[in-house]
Formats: sequence, C-alpha cells, structure tokens
Amino acid sequence: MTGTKQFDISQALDGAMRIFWEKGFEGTSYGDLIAATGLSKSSLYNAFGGKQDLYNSCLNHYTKVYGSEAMAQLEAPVFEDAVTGFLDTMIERFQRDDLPDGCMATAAALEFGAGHKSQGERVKGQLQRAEAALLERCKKAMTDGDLPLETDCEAVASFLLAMTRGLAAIQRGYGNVEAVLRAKHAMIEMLKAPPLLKSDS
Amino acid sequence: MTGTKQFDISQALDGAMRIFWEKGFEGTSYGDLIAATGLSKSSLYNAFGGKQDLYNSCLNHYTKVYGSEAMAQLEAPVFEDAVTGFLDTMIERFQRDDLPDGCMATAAALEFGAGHKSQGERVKGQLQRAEAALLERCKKAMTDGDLPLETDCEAVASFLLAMTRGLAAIQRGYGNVEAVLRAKHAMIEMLKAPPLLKSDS
DNA sequence: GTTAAGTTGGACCAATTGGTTCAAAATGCA
DNA sequence: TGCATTTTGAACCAATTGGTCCAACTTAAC
Repeated sequence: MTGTKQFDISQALDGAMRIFWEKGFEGTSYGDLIAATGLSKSSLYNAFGGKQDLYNSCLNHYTKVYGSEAMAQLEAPVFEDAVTGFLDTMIERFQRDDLPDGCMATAAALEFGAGHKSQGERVKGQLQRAEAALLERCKKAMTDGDLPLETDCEAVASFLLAMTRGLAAIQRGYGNVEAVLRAKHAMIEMLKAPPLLKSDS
Repeated sequence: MTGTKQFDISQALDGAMRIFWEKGFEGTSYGDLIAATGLSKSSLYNAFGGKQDLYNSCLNHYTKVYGSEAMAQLEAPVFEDAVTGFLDTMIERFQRDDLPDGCMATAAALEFGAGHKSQGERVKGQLQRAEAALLERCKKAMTDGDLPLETDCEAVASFLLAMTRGLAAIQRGYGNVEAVLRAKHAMIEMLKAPPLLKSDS
C-alpha cells in the first residue's frame, strides 16, 4: 500500500464531535461538518459513512474521552471524594471555552429519547452503564463504611445520574456555571447531612 | 366581520406543541406539523406565522399549561408538601401516555442553549423564572420554620431546578419512570435528613 | 341573493438537504 | 521514473426544506 492519509482522522472526528455537540444531530448539516473538519464531503463520506454513522462515531468518541474522564474519578477511595471529583471534573469541563456547553450524551438522550428508532437503545444503554457504575461505587462505599448499611444504593445511584444530567442541562441553558456550582454545593451538603454520609461538614 | 374560523386554534396549537415536544425544533418539518394539526400549510402559516413563531407559541403554551401546573404545587403551606407535590405533578405527567416523554422546556434549553441567537434569551429567562419561584418558596419555608435559618436558599433553589431538569432527562432517555422514582426517593430522603428539613421521616 | 370578510388547499418557489460518483491529483514505494 | 494506492473537489442527484401566493371556497350579515 502506498498513498498516504492526508488528514488526521481523529482530529476530524473531534471537530465533527464539537458541532454535533453544539448543534445536535438534526441541527447539523454537511456544510457544518465540512467547515468543522476541513474535509470535503466525499472524504467525510468514505471515512465515516453517512451522517448518522458519523454522529455515532462522534458520540462514542465523546463517551470515551469525556465520559471516562469523569467516571475515572469514581475510583477515589473515599466516597465523598469520588462524588465531588466526579462532579468537579464535569464542572471543570463546563468551564472550558474550547468546548461546547453542556454534555453531548445528555443532548443525545434529549434529542432522541428512548423511543427513537435507531438511537433509542443506544441512549438507554448509555444511561444504564453510567447508572451501573454509580451503583457499584455506592455499594463499595457501603462496605467501606462510607455509607450507612441501610442506604438505598439504587436510589442514590439514580439520584446521582439525574443530578449530572440536570447540571448539564442548566449549564447549557444558562451558559455559565454559577447555578451549577450552587446546585452542587446544596447537593453535597445534603449528601453529607447525617445519616447519609458519615463524614462531617 | 363574517367568515368564521373553521378550526380550533388552541387545538391546533396543542397538536403542534406535541410534535415539537417529541421531535424538537429542527427535527420537526412542516409536513409533521400539518399531520399533527390537520391544517394546511397556509392555514398554519397565517394563523401562527413561520416555523419559529409557531414553535415559540407552542413553548409558551407548554409553559402556561404544564409549567404552571407544577409551579402551582409550590403553594402548599408545608415546604415538604410543596416540593413533593411539585415533583409528583411532574412525574404524573411523565406517565401520561398521551403526551411525549420528557419536558419540552428542558428540551428547548438543551437544543438551543444560552448562546443561541434567537432563543438563548428565552431559554435563560425560563430557567430564571423557575429558579426565582423556587427561591421564593425556600425563603418562605425559612420564615415558616420549615427550613433552618442558616439554609442557603439560593443553593437549594438551584439544586431543585437542576433536579427537575435531570429527572426530565432520564425519563426521556429511559422512556419510563422507574429511575425517576428512585432518584426522587433518594432526594426526598436527603432533603429530610436533619438539619435541612425539620420534619421527620 | 348579494356581498364582504375570512379560510383553505394546492401550486409554486428558490434554497438546501443528505447522499453518490468519478476523474484528476497527490502520495510514497520500488 | 513509474506504479499502485488513496484522497479530493466538483459535479450531480432526487428529495425535502421553509416559505409565499392566490384563486376558489365558505361563511354570515345585510
């Protein structure tokens, strides 16, 4: 084989991800994608397939990069650190002005919904995986003694999942992070109020 | 004046609201609107103006009907009842199968974002009004003795706002209400844990 | 019945949509 | 230098987009 790739495929993917993230699937046209990637339509087409294929690749890319980044924080040994690290990672990303507002996965869930023909299962799966990771972390906290033994871990995991989605929503809607910080503060205080968390404030 | 309106304008508005709610602004075409309202394109056009005008009318309609419905629950005299009534009204609506999943206002916030040319201010305004109402209710609870005097009401209001958005997001993403109920349960338990709320569980 | 006000479907529009094809150009290896 | 391979822009496509217009129709008051 000769003929060498003339563009950085992961860089193009990153550019495509950003307009999809910013404008949604339906709101993004091939013209937008061309502008954001610097590629021609045909290059785009035979590198990634059609628009929907490209979107899926972008969403995978997003999850791998930004989802994992937050999820990794859950590995902190103390539960409270895991939760605050998880949220703070997300909030720090909200403040990066080289990235669009909000969370692409949340946007995808909202734009398509569980009932969507081709994307419904993908959307549900993403939520399930995130919730399962949170649940596992809560259970660990219980055996660690960071959470009371009577804690309803399923409920706490669902709550944390909803909270992240809600923070992403208001960040995108307000365009800044102030209300997000307030909400996070209240949530952490509530989480720390006995008997839920045993650490003191 | 002679010549009589041959269609129910508020019924048409309701139909249009539902597809916009379900499919978003960009995802909805005139064809969809025609099918959902039963009107012709021209009737639609000179009754509501262009697509964006119609969308705005639908969003106002949504806020007036479904936003107010939940907000009205905040007038319950006891703070805990106000919050649970607020959330339960929302959750009951999630379970109505004659309505699309999720929350149209949340969808609008996510689809456009604060930076959107024509919709950004509308989106921000909606959040601000909702948050202001929650804040007012929290302050009342403080003077009522339902919340401790040292409560950070701004933070609690932001938290409640984020929570509703998060619940709407996971309802839409999962397509059912189970995780929503779990999350709400955990939240109420946390809210009731002393010293935040003085009622007992 | 005539008339004026209002509604309606369908024709029509230019622009854009997502998608496809292909000949020309560019590339690195032998 | 020539070759095999890949990339690329432009041309092209049918379909759909949001939007506009108007002649025909319906209605109610006179």
